[in-house]
Amino acid sequence: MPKPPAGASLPISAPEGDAYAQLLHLVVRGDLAPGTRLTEPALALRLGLSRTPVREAMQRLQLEGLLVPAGGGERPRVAVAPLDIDEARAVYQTTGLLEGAGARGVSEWPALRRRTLATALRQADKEFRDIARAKTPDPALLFEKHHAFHQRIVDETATSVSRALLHSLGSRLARYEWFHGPLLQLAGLPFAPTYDEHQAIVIAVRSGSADDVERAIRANWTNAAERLAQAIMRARAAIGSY
Amino acid sequence: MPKPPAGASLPISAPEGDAYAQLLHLVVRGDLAPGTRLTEPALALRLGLSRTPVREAMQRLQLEGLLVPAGGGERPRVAVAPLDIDEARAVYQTTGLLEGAGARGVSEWPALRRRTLATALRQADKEFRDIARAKTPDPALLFEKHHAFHQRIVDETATSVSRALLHSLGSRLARYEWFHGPLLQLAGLPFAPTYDEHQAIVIAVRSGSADDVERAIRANWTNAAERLAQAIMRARAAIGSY
DNA sequence: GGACTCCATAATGTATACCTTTCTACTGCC
DNA sequence: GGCAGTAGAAAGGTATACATTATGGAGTCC
Repeated sequence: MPKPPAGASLPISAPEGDAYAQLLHLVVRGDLAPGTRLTEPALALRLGLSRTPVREAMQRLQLEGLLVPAGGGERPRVAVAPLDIDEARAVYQTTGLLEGAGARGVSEWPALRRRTLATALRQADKEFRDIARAKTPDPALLFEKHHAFHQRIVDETATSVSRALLHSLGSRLARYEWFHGPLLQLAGLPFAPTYDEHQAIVIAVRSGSADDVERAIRANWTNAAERLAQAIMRARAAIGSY
Repeated sequence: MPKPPAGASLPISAPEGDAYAQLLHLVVRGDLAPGTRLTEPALALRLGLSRTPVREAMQRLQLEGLLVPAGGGERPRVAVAPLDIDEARAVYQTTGLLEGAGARGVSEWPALRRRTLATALRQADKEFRDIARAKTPDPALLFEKHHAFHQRIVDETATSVSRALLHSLGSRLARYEWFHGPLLQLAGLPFAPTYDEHQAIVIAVRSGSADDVERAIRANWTNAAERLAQAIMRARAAIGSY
């Protein structure tokens, strides 16, 4: 029984009038730099809304960790959360933990259904590769196609409980993922390891071994975190500061 | 480096004027029955606040899964989420997953620090037993002491990322945990297995084996879910309906 | 008798007004 | 010239007013 697609709602688009989506978009894409102080009136003005919906969006993003309390005051002033390699590792690791644990469930599926999912994942990965192969891949498309691959797994295997957690984590994840592809390119690092790991996931899903599926997914996310960390280091060295 | 205690903030108390805490309290303790339709004006009246803070609390509790959209309409009406054994299993399972994964970190601690945590946990468990041993344990105290045991683990071992997720999950968990002790009593089931599993956790922490610690914690939560499910079944049979 | 439609009611989403608190900047004093 | 105290500005928390939309019921038509 495939769960409903659940409408990705990731910051590909930012519908005007949806304060949360717009603000998420601004933070994920870096239009609001880490450390930037945000005030409700200023943001309301910028988004063309009143304080009420903007305030709600800010509170939600604070729960999701994209905004953090700033300044020593009692009343919380808020700022865009800093980017932090250790936090990125924790986010990737935890994503792998949740996604992997849910995906163990494929071992109880009939082989046909596993085959169908494996095929869909292979197709999703192909679309990802097609974008990544380009000389200068469109960051938004790259992000979207990679996200689609994993989202497919989540949609089909996660419980509503872990899906909710993954969605919440997804905001932070998206923030790091947004820079992931471009940083790899900048650092001259290849996409090939990702292809291989995605293929391992596909094969494991088809085989139906719970341990293999979980291992493959967790490895993918753990390694992705290390690749990102490495890319950041190299880019730092190449550019000078970060 | 022990993380800051982070102030439990669980529904032991419900400070007047804090809409979120009050509403959480009402839902967790069952003062608002599952399925109850909630409207902002009515709740605002009941809590003695205006719609604004009440609305924010409702939105947060909806993200945490304690309130759910109700009615087919476009504009979401909201109701208290139903209690569901399968959801409970998922909540307990996921809690064990996150808490267990974080606690693996004790394997890299110096032995002294592990000893200190083990001692603190043993003490926390003792306080829990002291309450549970009573003829008719105070549900609030029972809840609080059990929560304190696990919270100690989380505070000392979880990353900020998983801590945030556990906190969000904690609302749903608290809702089932609130009935857990009383239901065991009602069903005539013993607390002894919990004592044993807590002791296993303490021993594993002291020993410092990452696998043992994770296994012990996950087993505790998985078994707790089964005990709760069993207690519900028996109570159903005893009382007639649920 | 049942189903459909229309209207009144009430709830949500948004905007704005008010109050309290905090930060800042200016001024005066040491 | 520097520091401290104070006054003004501005931001967050709350309350309320306004606009829009769904809901539920009553009445009518088939």
